[in-house]
Amino acid sequence: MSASIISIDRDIPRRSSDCQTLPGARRRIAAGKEIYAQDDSTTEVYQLVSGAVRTTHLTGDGRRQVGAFHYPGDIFGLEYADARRFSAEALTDCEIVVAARSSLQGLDDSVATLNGPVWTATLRQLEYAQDHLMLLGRKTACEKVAAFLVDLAGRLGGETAELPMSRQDIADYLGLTIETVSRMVSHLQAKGFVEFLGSRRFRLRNHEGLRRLAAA
Amino acid sequence: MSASIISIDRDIPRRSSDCQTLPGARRRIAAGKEIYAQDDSTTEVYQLVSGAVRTTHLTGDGRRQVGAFHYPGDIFGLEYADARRFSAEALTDCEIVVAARSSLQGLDDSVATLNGPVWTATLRQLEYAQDHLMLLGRKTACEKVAAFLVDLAGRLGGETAELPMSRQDIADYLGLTIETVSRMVSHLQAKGFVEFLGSRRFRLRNHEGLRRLAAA
DNA sequence: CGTTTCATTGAGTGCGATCAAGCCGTGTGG
DNA sequence: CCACACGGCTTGATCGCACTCAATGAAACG
Repeated sequence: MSASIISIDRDIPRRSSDCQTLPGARRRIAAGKEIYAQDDSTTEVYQLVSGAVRTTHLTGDGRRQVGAFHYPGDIFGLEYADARRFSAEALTDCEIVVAARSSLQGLDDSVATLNGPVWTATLRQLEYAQDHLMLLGRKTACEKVAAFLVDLAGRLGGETAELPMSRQDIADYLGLTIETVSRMVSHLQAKGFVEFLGSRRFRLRNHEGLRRLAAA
Repeated sequence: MSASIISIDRDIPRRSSDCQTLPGARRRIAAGKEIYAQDDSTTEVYQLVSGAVRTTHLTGDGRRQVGAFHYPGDIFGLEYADARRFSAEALTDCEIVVAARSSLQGLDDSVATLNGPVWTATLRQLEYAQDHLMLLGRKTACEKVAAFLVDLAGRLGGETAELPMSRQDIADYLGLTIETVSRMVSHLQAKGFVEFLGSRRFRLRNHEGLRRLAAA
């Protein structure tokens, strides 16, 4: 019992929901059945009542990344974009509650103008983190660096951009070492995909080719 | 110009904010300065006006994972827990807006009881995804499997739990192959950390040791 | 011009992937 | 009841990508 004197955050199951169940229709799903598919519209949000659910993202070349496992109480299917980036499948026989996203979003926007952008920002960051899971889990070093450069160029201007961060920052973002980042940058430059002017400024030379590399 | 006939989602910079700026005090941060530290309280939320920001998580043994880079318009510092899991540093001289989280949370709870649990769920999933970034980017195969088992055991009961998913699912969740997952499970069992009864049911034998392995 | 810090490049190693058998629980038909 | 097949899991042997260690190069700064 002496160990329980120190209460440790992680020992508390963080996802068993302490909030009420969502209002909506109940539905039963058989084990192995799909709840929603990749590219489906994001008009519905779900809460798991019983069973277990897996969300997965499948790439064109067959690589798979499981986004999360969900257990009773979890709300899932929340996405910022209109199209689903992950599909959801029942691992066991499940009971779920289905709620229209519009019932949440509408209420959100109409009542609290302040809250709208905050929830939106949260959803975006979630989406961003989930994309990053795919990158960290299933992409090669070369693809990671390519994806990073494409993303950055897309944010900071069209064709030429300045890196505000060090190689160490990039490495720690992509789950690599600075040496590997440096090698991949050199490689991409040798292949004519990008052109670096100094170590912090670059220009995309083959945008489409890079995007294909990064896509995965 | 023919390439632009097909509009591709990724070409739209998804994070340059299309929403108004948050109400709050402006603050200037010099390049390299910390905006908030790991374990700080999550009482404030920020929006970046100009410059670039990096959020990082540092583990006890010095491993570092960059959670995200933020650019003008981005809202950051949103967290579910009371203590920050990531710190935020200015990469360049920055201008930020600081808003009290209570002003958002309070408004959220009082006006829309329905919206409260949904936003909370979104924040939790974000937190969960960010934890997973750390796992995918900076943990060894052994640590990944240990973390997975500890997490699952924490959710599905105290000492014994049933895995609802296959080895392939686990592998795709942890960014490994089924062979490596299997090897690590065997390894952890040989070392006396867990005991498997069949391939789907297990029991933690050294909870604290496993947690130390998984912690990173 | 020297010093410091950050980035690149090279050589060798090791962790996890790949390829390839076996193993085991389950279901099916003789 | 046993023979067989099938899918999921485990174990072994080998390979290769990214890491480590080490040296060099290139900016930034005093």
